[in-house]
Amino acid sequence: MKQPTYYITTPIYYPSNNLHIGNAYCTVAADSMARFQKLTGKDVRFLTGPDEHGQKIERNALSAGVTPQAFVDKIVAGIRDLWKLMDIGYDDFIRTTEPRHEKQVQRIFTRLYEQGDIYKGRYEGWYCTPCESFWLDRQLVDGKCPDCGRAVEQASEESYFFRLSKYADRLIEHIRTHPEFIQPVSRANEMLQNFLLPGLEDLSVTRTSFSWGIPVPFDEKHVIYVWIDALSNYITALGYETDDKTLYEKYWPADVHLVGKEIVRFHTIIWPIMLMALGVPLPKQIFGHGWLTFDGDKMSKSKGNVIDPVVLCERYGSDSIRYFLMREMALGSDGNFSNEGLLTRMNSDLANDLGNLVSRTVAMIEKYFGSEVPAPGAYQDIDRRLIAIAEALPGKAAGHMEEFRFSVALAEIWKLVGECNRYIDQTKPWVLGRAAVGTEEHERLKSVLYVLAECSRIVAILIGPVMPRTPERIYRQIGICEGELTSWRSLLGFGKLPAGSAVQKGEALFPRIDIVKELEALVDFLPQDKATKALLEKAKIDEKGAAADEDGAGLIAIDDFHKVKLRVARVLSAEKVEKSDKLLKISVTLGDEQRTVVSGIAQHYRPEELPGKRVILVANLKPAKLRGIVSEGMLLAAEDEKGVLRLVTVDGELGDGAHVS
RNA sequence: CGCGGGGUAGAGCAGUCUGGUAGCUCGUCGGGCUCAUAACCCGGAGGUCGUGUGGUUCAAAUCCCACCCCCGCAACCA
Repeated sequence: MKQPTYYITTPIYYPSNNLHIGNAYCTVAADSMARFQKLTGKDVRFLTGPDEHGQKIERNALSAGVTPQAFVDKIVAGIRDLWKLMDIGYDDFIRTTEPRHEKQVQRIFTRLYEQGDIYKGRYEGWYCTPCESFWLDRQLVDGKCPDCGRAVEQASEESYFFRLSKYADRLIEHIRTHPEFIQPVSRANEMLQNFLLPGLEDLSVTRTSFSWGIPVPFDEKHVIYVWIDALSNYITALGYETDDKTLYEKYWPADVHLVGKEIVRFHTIIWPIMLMALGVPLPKQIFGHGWLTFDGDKMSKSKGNVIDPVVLCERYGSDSIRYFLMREMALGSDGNFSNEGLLTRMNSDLANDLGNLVSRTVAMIEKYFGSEVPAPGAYQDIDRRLIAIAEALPGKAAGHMEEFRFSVALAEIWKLVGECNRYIDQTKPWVLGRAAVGTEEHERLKSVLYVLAECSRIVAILIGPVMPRTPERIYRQIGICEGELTSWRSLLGFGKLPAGSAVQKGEALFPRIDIVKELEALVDFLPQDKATKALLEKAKIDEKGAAADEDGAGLIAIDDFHKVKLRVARVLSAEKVEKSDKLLKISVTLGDEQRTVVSGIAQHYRPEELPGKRVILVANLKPAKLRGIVSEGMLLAAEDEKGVLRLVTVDGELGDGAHVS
């Protein structure tokens, strides 16, 4: 019988910068799926790589003073290192600058042109001269260039267009008759509603405004734009239309293209239409995964909250990071990444639950049976209950894995871990261990410890796709080697672990982490990490708070006071805020900067008596809008029981902006 | 009325398609155990499921309607 194949791809990432945890997330998911399919017997091909052309890279290279090729070479080397660090076991790594890709893309382009699906036309739009970029009406920000904010002018450039509309009906039909084609299904609705049903415009597929790309073979002033270049990688990597079609014939159509939700559109509209035009079968599925947010915010370089996967993997090991990424959020929807969440999972799931289970199991086998896995006796109800769970687990977990529900699969596996820990409590092996050899208790102990060791083996095999390194460490502890005993088939039927295996207690699988200390250390690595900082502040305040409570309620620590930045401000001018009885709009100077403050003192001060006064400003108060005016701070004032209010001022002369402490 | 996603216990989420006692993890409080990585096990507290004393229904987190708030997308940021 022919071995079934499984072809899975990630997007090809854009190497204009180093990759971040979001790219890693997608790739880990693809790798976990590839490993799972291999484990269950498929002939798997897993493709990833970078998309190296385009204007942005051309520019970044220019400003770095190197050639585009040298620029991407460097970043791509970093990507390969990262995947190595994260145990990404891809079978092929395609670069769009490789001849095997460029040559085929040119052939694809020529063919589409020759059969009339690509035609030459003009691209109308707004042109930003400094940026050398075309923009469409809807892309402009306030009528200005979205990149640089400068004025744009109407212009047109020659371009080749791809007739998307010609195939739209066929694609709509395909999506409707293949509900599994776009996953999650909500994305299919989005594509239909948003783009397909309103009607597709023909797509501009070449550029003349930059040259870092694959030239149009019959018109060298044009380069092929991202669509045809990048998307083709999924087939050029298989040797599509080359002399050696072995891989293509074996693996195409792809089982799944795993992509981020923002590029679902290109993969479910442009790519299938390209394939239809080429007469190539469509991939079976496009799976659009969600995004990792940080502290609820989208990660982006401008926000400075990008998480570097290298730092995390080096510090905690890639298995922990991979586990967290796959366990914490559902792949289809957005998920929140937080250092606290990561460390909590590592401690509770990995160290406390799994690591400790293996540790206590192995320790007891060492102690009571001279490090040899005992042969079980007759099972009792409590054993059979646990065994039933363990036997049902592989099927359950596999069902979830197949559907990319990694987090559910892992939760399911951890249920068995939890049951094992409970089983230990219920069977009390340490009590059984006090009985003499040959007694009934001693025989029970054999069964209990055997069941636990066997469950450890089962768990180790099942976590392998997500955590490729940990199984081996567990095998060593329970005294087995990779091979038949660690295969998927060995999960059928409980009790494959041979009695007599020599257990060996190694170091802790996952050492416990001091979360507060660790978060503190992480701040050094990720200085922008606001959430962590906030958490630390909170932890510190809690500690201080506890101390303060002993001395008397309501006291604050000096640190709390230091959070309020007070500065001396000189009033420049003041005016009444329209339609307001109490508010004055006051301009103050801090020496190095001016601020506008809206203050509720109009019933106590006339505007003309304020200029020249030196008052105290809360300088780091979050700005707030009052009556439509942004107030950038707060002036300190005191009020007595009669309601008389006076501003706090400084005793004597002092420079503008002086700090109060 | 541009499109999509979201609003469920202190935090992070599942449940919504296929209406029927509101669930998981962490945290918190109390208890147990001592094999184990101060880990593990048991129990408790904590939610008017964004709002509308809206509609449908015997029954609504779930279906329908209106509104509010948050996030993202709007032709290459995964």
